[in-house]
Amino acid sequence: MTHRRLPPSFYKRDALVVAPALLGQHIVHGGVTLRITEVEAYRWPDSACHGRHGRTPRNESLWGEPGYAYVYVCYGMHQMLNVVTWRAGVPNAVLVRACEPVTGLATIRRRRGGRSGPVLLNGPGKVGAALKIDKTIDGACLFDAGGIEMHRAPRPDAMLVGARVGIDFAAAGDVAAPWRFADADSDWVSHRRSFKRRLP
DNA sequence: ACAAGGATCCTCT
DNA sequence: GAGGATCCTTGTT
Repeated sequence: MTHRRLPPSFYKRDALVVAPALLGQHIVHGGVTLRITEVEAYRWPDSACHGRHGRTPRNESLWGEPGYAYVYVCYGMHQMLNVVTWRAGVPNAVLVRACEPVTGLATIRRRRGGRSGPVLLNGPGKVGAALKIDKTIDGACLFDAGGIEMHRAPRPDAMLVGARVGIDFAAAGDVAAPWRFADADSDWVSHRRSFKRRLP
């Protein structure tokens, strides 16, 4: 069903446009399917973006073509999945922060220590663990069949908007930027009370 | 070689 | 809400 996958054109937009558009879409990988419930945009200029110090082997895929994965290992143990957007040469990406399970719940629970409920998937490291993401996925194509796939699904009716999490090192204006988006009607969201606005 | 710093998670109050 | 765990990447001797 090729029409179910998000096409390359979906990713060729600013991360601030792609981020809210990713809410509700499905990630298919590692024998499970997850519905995206929370994301953050990282773009340029942005003192919180991993591209802020330039191009390095670690963040190379962040500078590449849109529609590919950028996987970052955080605190040496958490595998964080990003979707590269906009265009090559500009560090633009969307971090997947939280999801709901769609299929493979037993597998997800096993990879997450047998836990239950939103704690399974309400954090970027948790999403990476549930999907069995690692650095071998870094640079993987998201719009071709056979690897990690992104499938089109209905968007949420309402959205929460707020500041991004865990970027205290960044400039004040970037720390406050409302570049975090979540499904307003999902319980599978992290740091829910720190959101500021609800749209529409 | 070595030191330092994380886009976090978990386990407590 | 706060603090420790934990280990890979990077930049510097």
